[in-house]
Amino acid sequence: MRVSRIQAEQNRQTVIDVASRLFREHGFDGIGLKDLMKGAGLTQGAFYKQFASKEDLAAQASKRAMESAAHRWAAATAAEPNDPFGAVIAFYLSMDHRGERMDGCPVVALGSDAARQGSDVKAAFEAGIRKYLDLLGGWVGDAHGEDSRDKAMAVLSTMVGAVVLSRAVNDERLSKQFLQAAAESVRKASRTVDVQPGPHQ
Amino acid sequence: MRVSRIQAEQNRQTVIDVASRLFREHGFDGIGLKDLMKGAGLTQGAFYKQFASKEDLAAQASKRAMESAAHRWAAATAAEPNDPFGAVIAFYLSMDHRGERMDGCPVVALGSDAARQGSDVKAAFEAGIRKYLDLLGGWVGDAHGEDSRDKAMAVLSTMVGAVVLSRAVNDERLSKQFLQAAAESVRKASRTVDVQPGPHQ
DNA sequence: ATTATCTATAGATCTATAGATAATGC
DNA sequence: ATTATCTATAGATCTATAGATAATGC
Repeated sequence: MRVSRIQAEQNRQTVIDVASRLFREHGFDGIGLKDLMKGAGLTQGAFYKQFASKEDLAAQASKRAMESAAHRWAAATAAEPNDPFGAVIAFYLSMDHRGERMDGCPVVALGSDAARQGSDVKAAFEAGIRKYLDLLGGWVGDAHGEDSRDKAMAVLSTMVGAVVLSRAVNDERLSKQFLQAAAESVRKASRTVDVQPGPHQ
Repeated sequence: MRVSRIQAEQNRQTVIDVASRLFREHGFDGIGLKDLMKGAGLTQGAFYKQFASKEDLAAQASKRAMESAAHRWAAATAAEPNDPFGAVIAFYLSMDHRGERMDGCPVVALGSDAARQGSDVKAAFEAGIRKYLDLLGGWVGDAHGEDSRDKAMAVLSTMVGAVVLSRAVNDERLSKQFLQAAAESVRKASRTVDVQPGPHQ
């Protein structure tokens, strides 16, 4: 029954990978250790040799999920180096992304739940969110980049909110409108320098 | 043990009120029927005379939570009729709102979870979200109101996303920055008419 | 007579632990 | 000898149901 250290470490990695997806699909409280382990081809009894607790796995799975999301952003930009920002919002604010809850952005899938978790889970989210901001900051800044951080934060908020909202409603037309309106808005933000208040009436 | 019909109906309303808060605090899967009923001063056994299932209560509690949120928006605007939009974002994008998970916006507290629920829960969220959009549409539209719906959707996305993000991280400074950046961004959106692409370099 | 609520319980599931097993690693 | 995984289980909790109780409503 015992396996090699290498195999054991690989099993551990598989559990984290599987959990990063199943947590996104069902929520932290929506799936148990038995099913998480079964997803990795193991039984429940093996869990506590690998992880201190379910919350420990939640933290590591959150980290893995955010890393995987960053990797996806990188892949999108690599495919379209002339317009990295356009490439990211093209998939992030798409109906495809709305549909793939298991593989989509962890902030969208677990953001509401993360707020209730311990500081380890939040630290994983925070690190991933900072990575998002670093990337966005390089794309949406104006020439002298003064407020590019603020813009990046507003743009990320818009992106996350739009997909959350698009998943929370039944009407697919409304979902699509949220994604399109957000895409238009963040595209505008990315190329707009500060404007004076427009005519107010 | 039996109570009057009036009392029974009032008990039912209390359960829905309590559930609308406890679900927001713990998530749909994070609290059981026993504790939900206890919060209303009843025992678990009384539940199924009032509700068909836990999911039934989730749908009704979601509706109640969204109604309560709309009421809060109305209260904020009534207190400041000259700047209703400013009044709403002043509390929505505040650290206070970030902290009050039990009474805050249900889309923020349960948006990720709502995506996994049945269509009754989503219908409750959808109705509340449309109400949000109607209000915002009256505030952020440009003069002829052509794209005010799109703007309202982008603004709501930014608001929801910013509070989700502000709750998902440990660092309170980062939380505050998200809220401030979002506030600045939506204020700008509310008074900006469509601009030509600015000088891009 | 009806029924809202209670206590009690069924049956499933949850997290976590204990001890057995069989292969690894020294 | 060590240990990764297994089966089995403890103890708690979950949703849902059943039957008793006591007050309402006719």
